Amino acid sequence: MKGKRPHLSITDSSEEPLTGAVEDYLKAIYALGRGSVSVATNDIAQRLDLTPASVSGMVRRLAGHGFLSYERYRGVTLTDLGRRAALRTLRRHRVIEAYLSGALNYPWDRVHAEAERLEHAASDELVDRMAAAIGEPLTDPHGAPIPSREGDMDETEYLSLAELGAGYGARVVRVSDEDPEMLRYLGELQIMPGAELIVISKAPYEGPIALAVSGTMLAIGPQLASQVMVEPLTDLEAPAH
Amino acid sequence: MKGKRPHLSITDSSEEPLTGAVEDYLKAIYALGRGSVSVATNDIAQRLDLTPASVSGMVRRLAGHGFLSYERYRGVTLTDLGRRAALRTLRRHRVIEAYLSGALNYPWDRVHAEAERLEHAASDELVDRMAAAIGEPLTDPHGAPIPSREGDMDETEYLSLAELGAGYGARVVRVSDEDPEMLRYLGELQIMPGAELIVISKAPYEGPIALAVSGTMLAIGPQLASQVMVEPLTDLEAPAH
DNA sequence: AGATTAAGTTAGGCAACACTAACTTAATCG
DNA sequence: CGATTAAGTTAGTGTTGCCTAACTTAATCT
Ligand SMILES: [Mn+2]
Ligand SMILES: [Mn+2]
Ligand SMILES: [Mn+2]
Ligand SMILES: [Mn+2]
Repeated sequence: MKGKRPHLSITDSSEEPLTGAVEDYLKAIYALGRGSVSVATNDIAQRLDLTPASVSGMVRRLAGHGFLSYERYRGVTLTDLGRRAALRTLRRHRVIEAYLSGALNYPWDRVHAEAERLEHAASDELVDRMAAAIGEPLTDPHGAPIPSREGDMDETEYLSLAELGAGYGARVVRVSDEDPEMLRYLGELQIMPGAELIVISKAPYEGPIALAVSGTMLAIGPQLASQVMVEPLTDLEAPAH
Repeated sequence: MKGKRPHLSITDSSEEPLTGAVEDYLKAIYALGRGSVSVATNDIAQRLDLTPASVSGMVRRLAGHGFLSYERYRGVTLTDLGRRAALRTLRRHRVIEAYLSGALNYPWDRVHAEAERLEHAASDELVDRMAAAIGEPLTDPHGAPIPSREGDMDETEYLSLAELGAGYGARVVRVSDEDPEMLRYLGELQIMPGAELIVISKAPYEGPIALAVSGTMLAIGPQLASQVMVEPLTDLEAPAH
């Protein structure tokens, strides 16, 4: 599913700026509901590390401002206005991540925390300059797609590495950001967007998954594997035996 | 006058982060009192575009946190703690300005507004990376000195162009930022840090000041000239006649 | 259906920051 | 010295955004 309103830029809204808290709420709701599904109070609270009571209050205010529709006890859905605001913040976040990584050599496990704050302070002009300076990238350092200025975003769903059968080859397209420790570990293993790998074997009962990553053999748990999104490689599709 | 505590970095304070409002107050008080002189409530209010009542309230809180000493009706003086916090924000601000200008080609009349927000969101690591990326500059794009990580800053006082006598040559060291319109005009005239000029004549009664700037003749008013800080050039010191 | 539980909401509070209106203090001037 | 004025403060209010404690609603299970 693609974004709407192809001719109305998400960066030219002449309204007063939103607060950082509001932007983070909208971003969280977008992430949880992929922009259209109804989202539960508790899930928002967990994602933002707030109490459900706080979310109840904020959600009422956001509905009042037209960012979402809200029926008590029934969860929350972004309106078009809310969706555009969420995508604008998401674009900022990911452009900033990509810039920090590409232009300032920022390690990929720390760009998220930095972008989480800068996304609320950077002007549209700055974000555009950053994007231009690194060649208008289509994804952030973790492989997440960057929404266009117009609010369109590639929402292709990928398979997780945990779902890939033994014998299959795949290219890593995206890993979950947010957990720096995990990112550092994945980095050590060379499991990052663009890397190609082959699933050698999968032990049963949630057992380790053996992989070949750029020539090296290694094994990871299924929990970690579920955080790695991959695209199967057609020319390696046949199980090795 | 130089900063103090040469061995205690201003960027390694492990305390909880200050709010943007607090950082802006401390920066304003530092700018108005050059870090040591007592500063008036009304002046802070004017500089931050707030009412004096708001400043009275905030100033009491800041004193409570040990950032300044305060006696009712008597103005305010930064403590060492407050001065260090101010210098840290000032360093961030100016490094960000220099980076935007040097690395992203940001026009010099807009870096100030952008830095005014980013200074509260950028981490120390980011500021350090920015400074390193552009070669650890000593001044921002307007010629203002950048405090060191340790909190030392060059506080040399310069002559303003309005005070320079006819016939003298000088190098521009610094211009006032904050007014984008003025900066754009000065830029057109090539009056910017590093530029060399000669005062051809000064009309009496606040009249126009005729200048030669890199070969071009032009005239500016004394009000504008007072915003341009210069360093007289010894080899052009003798009045032209 | 009735009881239990999970999810969500309300009530009441608090800290940060801003405002206006009204008052107080200090400085100045005749 | 006393009056005027400028500077500064207090009182009271509003918004944002968070919390805990207590309650209500909806979903589930026997
Ligand atoms: Mn954020
Ligand atoms: Mn990311
Ligand atoms: Mn600021
Ligand atoms: Mn500047």
